[in-house]
Amino acid sequence: MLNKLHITAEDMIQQNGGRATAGRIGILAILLAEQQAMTHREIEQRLPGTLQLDRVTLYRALEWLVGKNLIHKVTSDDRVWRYHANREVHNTHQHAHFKCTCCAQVICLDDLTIERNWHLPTGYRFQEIELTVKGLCADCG
Amino acid sequence: MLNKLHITAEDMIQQNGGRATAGRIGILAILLAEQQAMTHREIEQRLPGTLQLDRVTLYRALEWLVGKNLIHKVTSDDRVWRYHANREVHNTHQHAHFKCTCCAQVICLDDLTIERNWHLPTGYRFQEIELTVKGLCADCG
DNA sequence: ACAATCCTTGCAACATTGTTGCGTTTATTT
DNA sequence: AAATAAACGCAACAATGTTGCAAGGATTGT
Repeated sequence: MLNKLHITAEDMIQQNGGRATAGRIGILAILLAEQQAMTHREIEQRLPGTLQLDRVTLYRALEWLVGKNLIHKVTSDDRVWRYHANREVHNTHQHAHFKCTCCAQVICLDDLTIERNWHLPTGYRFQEIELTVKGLCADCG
Repeated sequence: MLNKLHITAEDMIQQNGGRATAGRIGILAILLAEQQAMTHREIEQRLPGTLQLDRVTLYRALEWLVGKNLIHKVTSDDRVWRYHANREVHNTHQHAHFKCTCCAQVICLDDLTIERNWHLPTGYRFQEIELTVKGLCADCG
């Protein structure tokens, strides 16, 4: 299965006109295999022994994947970026996340839409929305 | 006006059974005088020359004020906490913020309520919601 | 008023997360 | 296979926040 994801990852990267390096493929395959949004550290720990990347390289590869819209970054209150693969083309401007206040896991809530029955102060312009629901996940609750 | 706020701040602190030190009063008065949520650095810069506090003392005083529910912390995507005075008793669990993507100012959107017509995955428990609307403020737009 | 106590402060050091500069290596193109 | 441009690894740096500890100041009890 991971092998299949490697091929998928490689395809995704090449379709975006980027170099399909072992690092990028490995990182994207890890993110594709994981439901949760992963931190830099979690990704690093899951890298196989045959693919040990430098911290900086990992940061740069993630940044590159974000730029190519293959993954997206999730803000959190613990000052740590989390990354999640963009499986289908989804509306990135209407995207909510759930964070467990106990174990800190983050998942995407794709079906949560936000109604815009409110308005900003005069002169303010809307760009995007960032919504995090906090609570306890199934394991911690 | 700042003098009046100092008295208000002192009252608020004493009502919570805490020591009304010059630092705490000054910090709370600054936050009461400001509409925007302020970073640690912004607060530090606004401290008068007669009240220069150590970085750590400022962090600890802010932490204390948060614990006493006199101010609240706002998460942001730039990994910096912002602090905002709790003027009235407002529902802290339904509290949205606006952040300007240009100048990084953060304000509270008190009138924005979030409808709960959605549900979490099975076994997940809701605790609170964190909503940040991003866009351009009146000055930058 | 004085001493005991407890909270607060300041300093130094540390921790975490992420970024930048630069020379070297690697993937892709020709 | 050689040339070229991109990606990598290392070291150093930057920003934000935290911890330990000794010194200072306020509060309480006598």
